Amino acid sequence: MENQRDNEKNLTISDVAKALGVSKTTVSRAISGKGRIGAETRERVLAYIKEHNYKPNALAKGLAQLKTFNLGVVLPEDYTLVDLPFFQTCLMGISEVAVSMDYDILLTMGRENENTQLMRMVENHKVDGIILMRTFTKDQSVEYLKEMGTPFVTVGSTNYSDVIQIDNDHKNACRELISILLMKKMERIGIVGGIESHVVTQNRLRGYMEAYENAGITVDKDIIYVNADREAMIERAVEKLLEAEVDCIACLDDAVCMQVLNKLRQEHVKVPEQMKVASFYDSSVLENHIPSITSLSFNVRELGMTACRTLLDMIEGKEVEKRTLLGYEVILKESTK
Amino acid sequence: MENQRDNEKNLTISDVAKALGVSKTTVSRAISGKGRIGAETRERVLAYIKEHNYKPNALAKGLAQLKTFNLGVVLPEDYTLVDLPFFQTCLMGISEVAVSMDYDILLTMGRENENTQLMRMVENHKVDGIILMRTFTKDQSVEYLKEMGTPFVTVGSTNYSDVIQIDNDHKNACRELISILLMKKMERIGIVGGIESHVVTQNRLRGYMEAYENAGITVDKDIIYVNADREAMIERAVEKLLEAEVDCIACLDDAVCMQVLNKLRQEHVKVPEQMKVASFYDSSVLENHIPSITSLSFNVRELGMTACRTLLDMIEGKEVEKRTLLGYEVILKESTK
DNA sequence: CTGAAAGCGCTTACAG
DNA sequence: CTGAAAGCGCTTACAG
Repeated sequence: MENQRDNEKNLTISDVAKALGVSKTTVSRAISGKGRIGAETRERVLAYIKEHNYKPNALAKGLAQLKTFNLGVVLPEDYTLVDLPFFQTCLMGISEVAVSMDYDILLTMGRENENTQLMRMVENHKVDGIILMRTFTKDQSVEYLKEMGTPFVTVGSTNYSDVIQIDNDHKNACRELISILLMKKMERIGIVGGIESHVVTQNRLRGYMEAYENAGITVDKDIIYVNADREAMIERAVEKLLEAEVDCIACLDDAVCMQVLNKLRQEHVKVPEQMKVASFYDSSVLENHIPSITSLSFNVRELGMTACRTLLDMIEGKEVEKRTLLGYEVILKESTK
Repeated sequence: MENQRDNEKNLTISDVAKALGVSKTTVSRAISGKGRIGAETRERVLAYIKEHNYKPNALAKGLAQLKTFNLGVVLPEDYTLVDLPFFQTCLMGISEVAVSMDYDILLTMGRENENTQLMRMVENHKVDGIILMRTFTKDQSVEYLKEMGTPFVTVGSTNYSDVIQIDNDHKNACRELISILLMKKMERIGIVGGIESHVVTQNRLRGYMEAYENAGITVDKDIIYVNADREAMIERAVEKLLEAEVDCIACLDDAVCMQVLNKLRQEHVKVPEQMKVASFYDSSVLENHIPSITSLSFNVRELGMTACRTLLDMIEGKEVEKRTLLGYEVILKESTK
């Protein structure tokens, strides 16, 4: 036990150098692969460190290179249940790429207009770059990071200029979904949910508008209920939409969709016979719903991976795309039959 | 812009010392509060670093003290939707305490019998301690950390000796819930869900058994369906329980409970009129269910905070409790009326 | 109360 | 191809 500790925990590059009768420089080079070094010498070093399970101290390495090999991820701390799978899956994608490049994920929580944890992380020099998992129309975190010159990317779109962003193509996804519904003769498609200050909401609505425009149909703004995020507000919106005799209710996300479906059941309105329903986002919540719900599908893991890859490229000083849009699928199910 | 960078980003302790005409030692002492230093000198240093927004480099500080000021958190990467709020909330508790002590959270994913990310994190010296968010009866991560001598705590109980664990008191919570149901004349309480190899499942079942024992009623093992975690298995279990004419179905967790409720609805069995239902865990999923579901309630944020506080105490070499059990509440609702 | 110096464990010009 | 030395930005005995 003691023995093991001595062997495994306290081994430094100096120990290895001494044991092998070479310099620290040589050991360092053998490990990093940088700089000229004889093949035989390298083999000898690598064999030794493998046998004795030597692992470089990331802290010291970091200090010497003025890098931390940490990536900060800012997670919303006020997200709702149905958003969780998104963050979970995205985080897995991020983590996978990070680990493959020997980086780690430093996790931080943040709320709208509150970025003390982010500032702490940046100012303490604990990370080499940041992934913002959510952005707002006016976003303190984005402004702060721009001012500091810290490399960062956002998951999801933002209207700020010069911000590297990775997103699903929500606008076109919504446009395509709505276009299909319009083609199916649902001319009056009501909208419920979403928060107007979220850029994603704006993009979704833009897609909705474009679909109507392409179809040559005028949008009835009175059947759009954005900013309905509380249960009572959603119920009220559904009542109004029933009165307005819409053909279909499109929900901005699955949380809203669940509540819309509950309300419809309470009102004894049958889906899809008396009312069609669709969701602009697809999570496992609605996977097994009866009837199954028409929705959009995105590869969220890929989104996380791309975000992380892009950030790592930035950190290494490579040129990156200002905006990367990932694909989507429209999943037609029973709720719009 | 350039100016700002120079001022804010590259400022080191030497710069501060030079500007003030004192030694680095003095600056360091003023900041850390350790060692003797004149009140006036300290004020002068603090005023200067505040004005010029100097922030110590955590990497350098860490290297000098051989600490990282990072805590590793191992999150299951295969958790189901309903478990997510638990991890989210617990993580918030952990994060809150960590930040208050100037530590950060290094996030890592792990599966049963797979701890490569954990090993990487430990061997690269990236963390000062570890929080395991889930443990198994036979747990590679626990064994590895014990062998390495790395400070760690587990959220949730484990059967391993000498492991510091923080948990909700699932056994007594279940015992109390079942006892109440038994008192309400539900003598045949079926069980569905859970994975036998999870220690929490064992504790819950123990509570169930104790309640029966205390009531002087013999347990019918044929109405216990553990390891039913797939939908098909749960449905089958519910069918069997209906045949066995149980009074109540107790679900090991909310994921299972949702599916049990769905199945009962399909079978046109009314809750609570024809069948009572209870859940051994309480998440927001069932909060708005109709009828509302009797369940247990735990303070998960407090759980995370306690786990983190305990780990930090260990890192600082303080004595800690081997096992900390946090309270619970039994929430009686309509489903057992 | 204050400072010079050594040290934490790496990397990397520079010289040979 | 290899090594001595300086340096990354802190902390901390030790001496005064």
